[in-house]
Amino acid sequence: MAALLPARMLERPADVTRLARLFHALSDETRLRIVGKLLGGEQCVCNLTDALDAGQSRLSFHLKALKDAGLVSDRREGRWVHYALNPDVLQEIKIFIGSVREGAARCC
Amino acid sequence: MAALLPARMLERPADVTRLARLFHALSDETRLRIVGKLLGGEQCVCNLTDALDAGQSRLSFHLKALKDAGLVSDRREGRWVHYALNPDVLQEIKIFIGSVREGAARCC
DNA sequence: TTGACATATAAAGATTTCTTGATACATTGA
DNA sequence: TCAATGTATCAAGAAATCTTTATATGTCAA
Repeated sequence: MAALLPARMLERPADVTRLARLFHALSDETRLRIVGKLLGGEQCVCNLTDALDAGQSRLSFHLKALKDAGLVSDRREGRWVHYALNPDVLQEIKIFIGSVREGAARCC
Repeated sequence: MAALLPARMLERPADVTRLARLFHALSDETRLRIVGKLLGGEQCVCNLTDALDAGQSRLSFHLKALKDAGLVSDRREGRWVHYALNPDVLQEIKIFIGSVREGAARCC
C-alpha cells in the first residue's frame, strides 16, 4: 500500500483497514507506556518488564501487537530480544492526522 | 489536562489514559469512514447513514464514541443533528505523534 | 548434554466492544 | 394534539481483546 498521505485514503477500504490497525495498536495504555519507554532507545524485554511492572507474557502479547502493526521492530541478541520504535510508520501516522486536521480546519 | 505536547506525557497516567481513548476512537473502520465523510464538511446523521450504508443505531453508537473522545462536536438544527470534526484535538494528536516520531528518529 | 535464563506461544476465562432490533425522545407540520 | 420524521438509547447476543497460568522455544554456560 502507498504511504498514508492524503485524507483521500479514508475512501479506500484497504487503507481504512490499515489505519484502524495502527490506531488500535496505540489504543492500549500498556502499549502506549511501552512506546514511552522505547523513546529512551532500543530496549530489551527484560528492561520493559521491570519498568512497567507487567507480567512477562502480558508484555510479550503487547509487543507482538505493536510489532504486527509495524510500529516497532525486534532484534535478537543472544538470549535477549530488543525492541525499537519504527520512525517511518510514526511519520506516516503524523502526516495522515495532519492532513485530516487541515481538512477539518478548512471545512469546519 | 494540558495539551498533548511532549512525549514526556507517556509517563503521566492521566495523559496515557486520554491518549488511549483518542486512539481507540480512531481504531474502528466505521468511525474512520465517518471522519472521512466529515472532511467534506459538517454532515447530518442522515447523510452519513446513506453514504456509509450503516444502520442508524450503529451510526449513532459510533458518533457517540467520536464525540466522547472529543474528536467531533454536534449541533442540533431542528430535527437534524449535524456533526463536525474538531480540528483542535486532531492537532493535539498530530503534535503528539510528531514528538514520538522525533524521539524515535533521534534514538533508534 | 544439561540446567538456567530470556522470551514466545497456547489455552481459558474475564472484560470490553460491536451489532442488531426495539423503543424512547425531540421536533416539526398538519 | 397527533402523526411523521430524525436521532438517541437500551437490551441482548456475538465477537474481539486482554489477563493469567502453564508450557514451549531458543540461547548460553558449565
